[in-house]
Amino acid sequence: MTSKDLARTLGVSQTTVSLVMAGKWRGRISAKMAKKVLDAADDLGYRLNLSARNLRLGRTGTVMLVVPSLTNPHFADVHSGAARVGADHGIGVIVYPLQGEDGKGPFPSPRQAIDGVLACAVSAGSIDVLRDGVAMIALDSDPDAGICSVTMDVGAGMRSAVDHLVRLGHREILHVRAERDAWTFAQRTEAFGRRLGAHRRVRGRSLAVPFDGARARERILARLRDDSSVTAVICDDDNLAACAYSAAHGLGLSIPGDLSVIGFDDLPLASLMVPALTTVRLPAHELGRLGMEQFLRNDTVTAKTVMPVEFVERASVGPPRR
Amino acid sequence: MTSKDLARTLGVSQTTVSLVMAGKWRGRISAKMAKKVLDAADDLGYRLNLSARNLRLGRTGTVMLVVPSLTNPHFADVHSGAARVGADHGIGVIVYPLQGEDGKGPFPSPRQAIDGVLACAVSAGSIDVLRDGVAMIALDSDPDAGICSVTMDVGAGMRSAVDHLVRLGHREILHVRAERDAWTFAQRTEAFGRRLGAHRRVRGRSLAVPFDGARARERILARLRDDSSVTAVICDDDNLAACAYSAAHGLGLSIPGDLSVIGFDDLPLASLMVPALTTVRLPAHELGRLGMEQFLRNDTVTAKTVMPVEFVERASVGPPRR
DNA sequence: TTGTAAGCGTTATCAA
DNA sequence: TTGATAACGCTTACAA
Repeated sequence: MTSKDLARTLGVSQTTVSLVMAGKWRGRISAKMAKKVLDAADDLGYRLNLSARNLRLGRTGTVMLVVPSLTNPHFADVHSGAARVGADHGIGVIVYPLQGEDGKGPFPSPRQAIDGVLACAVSAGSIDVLRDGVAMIALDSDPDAGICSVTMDVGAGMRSAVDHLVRLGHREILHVRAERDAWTFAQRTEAFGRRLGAHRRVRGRSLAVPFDGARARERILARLRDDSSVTAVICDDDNLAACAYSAAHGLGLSIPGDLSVIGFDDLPLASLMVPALTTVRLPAHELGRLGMEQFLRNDTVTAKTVMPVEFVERASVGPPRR
Repeated sequence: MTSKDLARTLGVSQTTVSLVMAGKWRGRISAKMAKKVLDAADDLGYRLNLSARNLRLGRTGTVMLVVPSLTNPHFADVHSGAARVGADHGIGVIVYPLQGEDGKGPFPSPRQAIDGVLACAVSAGSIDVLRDGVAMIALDSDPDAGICSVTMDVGAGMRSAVDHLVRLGHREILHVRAERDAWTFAQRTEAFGRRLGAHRRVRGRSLAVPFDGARARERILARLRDDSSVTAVICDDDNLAACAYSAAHGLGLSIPGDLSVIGFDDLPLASLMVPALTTVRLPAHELGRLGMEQFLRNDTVTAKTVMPVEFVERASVGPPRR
């Protein structure tokens, strides 16, 4: 059932149908006629063909939020922020995860007609792949990739975390870093190294772990067992912090008595953990919001926005015991 | 830059360009010509217009997975399963969350051209709204809505959980149920009530909580404090179980000594919790897989598939102490 | 207030 | 091996 069919059935023109269906008939079509069309459409189950409309209009009213995976509530917040703003401008946001739950590599890109891409926390390589043709905003990704970007000051977050631990007397700090090629994690690593260099008598070490709960826990456990001098860990995200909790428990270490733990993100999970997790809150919702606003602004200049992060103190950090 | 422009620039016909771009030139276009076209396309930054292609082809090669929210890793698995199968058939899967992180209600549906909808764990009302025109498969939703469905036997899962607790001697069991209008949760509630009726001298009670970590924790804590006879809780999902852990900790109750806890889903989180969570594993990946297969099968008959669930015993359940 | 007709960029049919 | 041409279903000047 097309608009042409509908028009013919009713004995009116396609224009009338189109105008009514698009809701712009006021002052152009009589109310009576409009109702007739609406009723008939409903009756006959007429559905607008979006491909046709999009082709005609030259836009789709949809942007795609590309995320590394769906497993992290962090991205739910980013979507929420972007969708909220988009909704006010008639733009829908769909989500496309670059890889599946099992990390088995990217699915092929959907044959999707979209107006733009918001790429969140993806690697530089992925940015290049995604960026052909459509407008693209990089979120929490390399701001030097030559495209418009919105980032969070994760480096500052890491510095806060390190300083906080050092202030409490920690001298042996482990950075549990995500084994994933993305700017946002590289930033944490770099900031960690740099900041430790600034503190005398503080030793930092680093452990790369996969984004897989069980395996991450295992690696952290092995490391903490082998290197018992560590008194604090900073994890690249709250999920990894949960793994650290589990590993500590497996070794009979109490938190924060034997081990202080700091995460990144401030997921809902963080305040539920026992003890509640000290973490670097990343403004995910705002990230999505600003990203969408940037897209709507349609800047040809490559604006770079950096958002502050917040160090949230809870109960998982204390002075070192040993 | 359209295919027409590209053709004119090269002095060839649109057909040639189209054939080459679609990769079906073998045996029809000379290799030399094909290369020329490919190079020029790359050079001039030619991009296929998907709206046009979709209009012409009458399909988009994309299905939309509708989920209640993005906050639950469970849905990541569903997507993963669907996308894996879709990929083998040239179908991409995009994700559309019905509501934002804050639960502030649905965003307007994206103006999206899609071939079908896989609706996961949505309410009956949403099914009706989504199901106009496009092919639709209901996942973990009411199988009696008159459309093709794939469900998991959550009722059996609930029965396993109840039986397990009763067998250990529990007589006062609390069902912490999700305050969300969805078939999957209604099933749990119904099975809980029915199964408790089958056991003599066992008392069940029910507590509805929102899908919001902090508020859920609060409500559970209040309930456990006011009703100290409860020795076990069954939570509608693992996240709620985490809330129960936190609430128990707040009251100084040990798990499983003072309180046994059972969840649903078997999220990665479950085995990381301390103690590791006993839970009803829902085969999310399989759900997505079967859903997509059902879509590809394009049955006009409304097939109904029910998948078994698995009760996973870990460390959060023990005999009641008091 | 309603109708006519052109055109969006692609693919498929058929002819050369 | 390549090219001309007709749809696909919709929106919107412009004409009536």
